[in-house]
Amino acid sequence: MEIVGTALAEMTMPQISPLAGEPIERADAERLAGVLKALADPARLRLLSLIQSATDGEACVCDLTAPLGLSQPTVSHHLRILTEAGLLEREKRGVWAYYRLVPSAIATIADLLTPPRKRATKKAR
Amino acid sequence: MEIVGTALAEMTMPQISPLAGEPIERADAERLAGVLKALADPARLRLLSLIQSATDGEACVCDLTAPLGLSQPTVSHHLRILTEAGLLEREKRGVWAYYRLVPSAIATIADLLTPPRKRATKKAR
DNA sequence: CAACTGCATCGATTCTCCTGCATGTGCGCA
DNA sequence: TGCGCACATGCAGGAGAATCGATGCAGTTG
Repeated sequence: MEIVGTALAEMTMPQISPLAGEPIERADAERLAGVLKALADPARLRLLSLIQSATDGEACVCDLTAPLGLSQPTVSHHLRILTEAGLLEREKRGVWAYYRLVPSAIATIADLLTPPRKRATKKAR
Repeated sequence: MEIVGTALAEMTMPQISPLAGEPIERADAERLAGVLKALADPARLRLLSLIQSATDGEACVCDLTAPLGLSQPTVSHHLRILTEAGLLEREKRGVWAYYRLVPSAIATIADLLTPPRKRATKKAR
């Protein structure tokens, strides 16, 4: 799953939602599935949660290995996946790499998954 | 991933969100990841989209194989996963099995992923 | 009852992904 | 300049998942 990258941005614009009116295209489904796949892992969900709840909303790898109970390479690997999916951003300061949430990223996914509230987009029957 | 089942309901009550204040527990992360994993597949996203846009909001397997380009056993398999995750419900009428969206299911996931809007649950710094 | 249809399940194959160990890279410090 | 630390990457093993063909099962129809 390397197709991701700017996948979030591409989906945001035309507001491709699996719950809108028309069935989504295969390509859109794969893009959205790619981002969701980055989310669909216990370790990565906990990483997001840990980073979000950390002081200043950022954390470096060394702060995250212990609470997760995973090795440092594994944590780096998960952070990489989250970053490539557009959910995290990385900033290197000195020897440390600080990760923080991309504010609107997860909200965008949540919007895509939110059913249209009485928006009469239903297919005519 | 068979732990799912009523996973959605269990998460709904205490409003376990990876974006709330405290870091989420391992068990909660696994439950949420389980449901997200059911969503994180192009074929299943398209299934949800097809069913939602179908007449009366329901569809049987034979209506779904062709648009997806997958074999009937594969489609049944995906529908099973979505149903076990609590995203679809199945009703058998005659020879056909009709699937429809569980109304609040995806909305619940969207809520869990929606960051708290200025809810001051942030950890004191 | 027999044949058919729609769907679920089984078994097997292939592919992806999670994880850790070993190693490489860049930065800071003595 | 050489050493150490924080992190990333490469490699490999093992588990899980996607897919399909073959088969089983229930309801319908002749």
